[in-house]
Amino acid sequence: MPDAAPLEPEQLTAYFALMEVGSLLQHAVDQQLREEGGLSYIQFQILAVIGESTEGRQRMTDVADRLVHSRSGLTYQVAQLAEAGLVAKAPSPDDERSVIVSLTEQGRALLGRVMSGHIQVVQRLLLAPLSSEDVAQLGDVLGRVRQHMRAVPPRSAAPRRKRGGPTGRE
Amino acid sequence: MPDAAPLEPEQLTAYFALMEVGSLLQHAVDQQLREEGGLSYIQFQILAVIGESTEGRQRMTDVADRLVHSRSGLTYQVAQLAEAGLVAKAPSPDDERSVIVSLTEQGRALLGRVMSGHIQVVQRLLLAPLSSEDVAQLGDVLGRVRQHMRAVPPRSAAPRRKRGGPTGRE
DNA sequence: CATCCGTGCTTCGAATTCGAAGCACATGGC
DNA sequence: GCCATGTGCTTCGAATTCGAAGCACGGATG
Repeated sequence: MPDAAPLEPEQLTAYFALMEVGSLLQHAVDQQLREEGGLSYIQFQILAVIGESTEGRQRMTDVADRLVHSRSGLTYQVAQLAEAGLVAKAPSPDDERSVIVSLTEQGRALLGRVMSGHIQVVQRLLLAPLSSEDVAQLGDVLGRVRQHMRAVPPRSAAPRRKRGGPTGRE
Repeated sequence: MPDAAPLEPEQLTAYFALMEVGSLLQHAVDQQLREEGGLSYIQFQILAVIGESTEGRQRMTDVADRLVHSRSGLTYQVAQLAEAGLVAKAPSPDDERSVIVSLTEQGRALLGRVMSGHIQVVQRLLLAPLSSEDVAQLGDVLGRVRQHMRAVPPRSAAPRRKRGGPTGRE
C-alpha cells in the first residue's frame, strides 16, 4: 500500500467545495420538497425520472440506473410512492420479472406542483452567484468527470459487462 | 407561489452533473474507507476535522458546523468512534456543557493509514480527467457557490417582504 | 422439456439518519 | 441571589438506508 502524494491545495479546495456544495444543495432541495409536496429528494427524483421518459413509465431497473441508489432502497421508496397514490406498479407484458412504474394523475400533478419551487431553490442557491460562462464550464467539467466515473470500474472488479468489451482490466 | 421559468439546458446539465458526481464520489470514497479502515465517510470526516485542528481537539459543535450533518447524528457517530477507541470525549474546562473530542493514538494512526487510499480514490475518480486549469476553475466556481450558500438564509429567515414591513434585515 | 445460470425485484436484519423533546450548564437582568 | 432565556449535547422514536439472501422468470443448452 504505497503512500499517495498529498493533494495540492487547489485540488483539496475543489474536492471539498464539491462535496460540501452537493450536500448543502441536497439538504436545501430536500427541505423544499418536503414542505411543498411531502416528498423526499429521492422520491422526487424517482417521480422525475419516470415523468421524463416519453411514456411516463419505466422499469425499476432503469430508474435505479439513473439514480445513485440501491435497488432495495428503490423498492422501498416506490412502495411508499405507490401507497401515496403517486405511482402505479404493473408487471411488464414483455418480461414477467420486470415491474413497470408509471405516474398516476396525482403523481404528475404533484410533480408539476413542486417543480417550480424546486427550480427556484436551485436558482437561488446554486445558480445565483454564477455567470452563464461559469455554468457552462461547471457543466462541462463535471460532465467529463461523470462520464469518467461511470466508465472507470469500482477499483478492482470490472462491472459485469455484456460481452463485447473485455476492457483488458482483468 | 409563482411559476419559475424552467432551467436552461446548460443549467440542468450543471445541476445534474454536480449532484451525480457528488453522490458517486461519496459512494466510492465511503467504500474505500470501509474496506481499508472500517470507517464510514462521516466518521472519516469527523476524524479529519478533529485531526486538522491545531490541537487535535474540537468541540462537538465546531465539528458539526464544519460538516453537513445533524447534531444528533454527530453524537451517535462520535459515540461509535469513542467505543472503537479512535477518539476520546472530555468535558471542556471552560464550559461544562461542551464536550471536547480529541484523537487517540489509534485514531491518529488509523487516519494516517486510510488517508493515502482516500487520496488515491479522489485522484482516480475526480481529478484524473481534469487539467489543473479545470481544477482551479472548479474550485473557484464551487467555492463561490459554497460561500453564497452559507450566507443565504435557509428560506424562512428572510420571510415576507409584504409592503410596509420592517425589512431592515436585508 | 429438464436444467442451469443470469436478470429483476423483494424481503430481511442491522445500522444510520433526522427533528423534537429533554437535560444540564451559562449568562444576563432584576 | 434568583429567574428567564440561551447554548451544548444527548435521548428518543420513526423513517430510511444498504447489502445479502431469497424468489421467480427468461433464455440458452442439451
